[in-house]
Amino acid sequence: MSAVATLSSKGQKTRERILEVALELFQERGYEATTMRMIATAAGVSLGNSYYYFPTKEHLVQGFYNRIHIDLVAASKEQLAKARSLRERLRVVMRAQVDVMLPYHAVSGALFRSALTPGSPLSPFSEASGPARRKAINYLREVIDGSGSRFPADLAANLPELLWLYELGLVMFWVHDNSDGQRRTYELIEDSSDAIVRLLGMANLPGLRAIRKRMLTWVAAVIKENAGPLVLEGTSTAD
Amino acid sequence: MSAVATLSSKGQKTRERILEVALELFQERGYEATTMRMIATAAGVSLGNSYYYFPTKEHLVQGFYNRIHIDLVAASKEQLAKARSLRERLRVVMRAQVDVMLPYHAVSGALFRSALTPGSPLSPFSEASGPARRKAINYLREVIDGSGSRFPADLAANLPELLWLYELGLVMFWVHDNSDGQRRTYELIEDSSDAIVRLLGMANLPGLRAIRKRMLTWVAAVIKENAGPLVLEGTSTAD
DNA sequence: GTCTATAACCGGATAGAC
DNA sequence: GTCTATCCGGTTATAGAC
Repeated sequence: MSAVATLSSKGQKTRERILEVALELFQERGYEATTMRMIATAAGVSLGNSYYYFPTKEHLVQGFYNRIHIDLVAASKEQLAKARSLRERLRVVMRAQVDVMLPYHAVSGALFRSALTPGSPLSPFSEASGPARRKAINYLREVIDGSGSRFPADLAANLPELLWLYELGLVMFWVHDNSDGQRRTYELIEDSSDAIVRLLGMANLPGLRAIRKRMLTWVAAVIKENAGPLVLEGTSTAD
Repeated sequence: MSAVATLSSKGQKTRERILEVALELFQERGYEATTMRMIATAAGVSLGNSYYYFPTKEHLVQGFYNRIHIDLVAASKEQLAKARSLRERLRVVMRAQVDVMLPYHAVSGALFRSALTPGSPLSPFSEASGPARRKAINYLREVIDGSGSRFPADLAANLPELLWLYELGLVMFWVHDNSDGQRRTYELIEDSSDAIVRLLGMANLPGLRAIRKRMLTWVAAVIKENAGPLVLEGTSTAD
C-alpha cells in the first residue's frame, strides 16, 4: 500500500529520512516554498532518487496523514482510558487531534488542499487512504464502545463513520481557524461534542425518526460512493 | 475587482475570448492537461499576453465561478417565479445549479480543488470571491422571501447564509457523485430540501431551541471568520 | 496608458545509465 | 537503489507597439 512495492531496511530508513526533513521544511518554509530539490538535498539524496520513494510531492502529504494518526493515538490513549461518558471521550480525542496538528497549522491549507479533490489519492475517501481511514474509524469505534451509551441499531452501525465525518469537519474548521492558538476550534469541540451527544440522545423523538433515517442513508451513501464498499450494518472491514 | 485595473472594450473582448476557449478546453481535455500555451494559441494571443488578462491559471477558474452564477440565475428565474413553497423554490434553484454545472462535471474536481483552501483567492469565503458570494447569498434571500415562510428572528437573519452553505455542500456532493447523470445528487436535492424545510419548521421545538441557537452562532462564526464581517442580524451588505 | 510579444526562469516530474 | 540529464508547463522579465 506504500508508494514503493518492497523496501529494504536501508530503503525504509532513507524513506523515513526524506519524510522527516520534508515535514520539517514544510513547517519552516511552507509547502509551496519547499522544493523537491531542497528536500532531496537536506535528506542527502539526489532529486531523482527522492522520486523513487515518493512518486509525487503530494505523496509526502500522505506520509503526513499517517504520522498524524499515530501521534493522535499516542496523545490520547491514556486520557481516553480514564474518560467514561461519550461526551468526554469524544472531547479527549478531538482535542488530541487538534493538539498534534498544531505545528502544521500554518501549512495546513496546502496540506489539506487535495483532501477534498475526488479521485486524488490524497482524498481521505480514496483507495490509497483506505488504511489510514479504517484506522481512524476504528479508533472512533473504540471511543464509542468504551462509553456506556447504546443507540438504535441503524444509528449504532453507522456511528463511527458519522463521527469520522464530524472529525473531518472539525479539521476543516481548524484549518480555517485564525484565532490565536486556534482557540475557537477548541471551543467548537466543547460545544459540538455536547450538541452531538444531545442529538444522539434525541434520535428517537417522534418527529425526528424519519429525518434520522434519511440522513443516515445519505451519510452511508457519501462514504460508500467515495470510499467504496464499507460498513453499512455493523460488519466492520477492520484493518 | 477584476484581474486587470482597466480594460478597453477590445480588451474586454480578448479577455472574454480567452476565458471562452479556456473553459472549452477544460471540458474537452481536463484542467491539468490544458496548458496555458494551448489556451493562448487557441485564443490567438501570445502566452505572455494571456497573463495580462489572467494573472494565474487559477484565475480562469474564478471566471468559471462567475459564469456559473449567471447561468444559474438565467436557468432558474422563470421557474422560480412560479414556485410558491420554500421547498419547491429551494429545489428549483438547487436543480438549476446542478444543471448548469453539468458540462463541467468531469473537471469539477480540479476546478473546485482550491475552493476549500484557506487564503486562496478562489475560496468561496475569500475577499476576491466576495462579489460572487454576495450575489449567490442575495439570490437565496430572494428564494426565501418569495416563499410565504416566516421564521424566528435569529434564524431568519442567518438563513440565506445557512442555505448558501447548504448549496456549497450540495456542490461538493455533486463533485464526488459518480452515478450516471449525477442522479444521486438530484435525489439528494429532493430529499434534503424536504428535510431542511421540516427542520426549519421544528426550529422552535423545546428540546431543539438551545441547539439551534448554538449552531447558528457557529455558522455565523464560520462565515464571519472566513469571509470577513457579514450579515449577523439581518442588515444586508447587499451588492 | 493599454496591449502584445519573445525569451528566460524555476520547479515538478521522467528517462535511462550505472 | 542511486545518479545525471532532460523535459515540460506555469510564471516572470522585459522590451516595445498601438
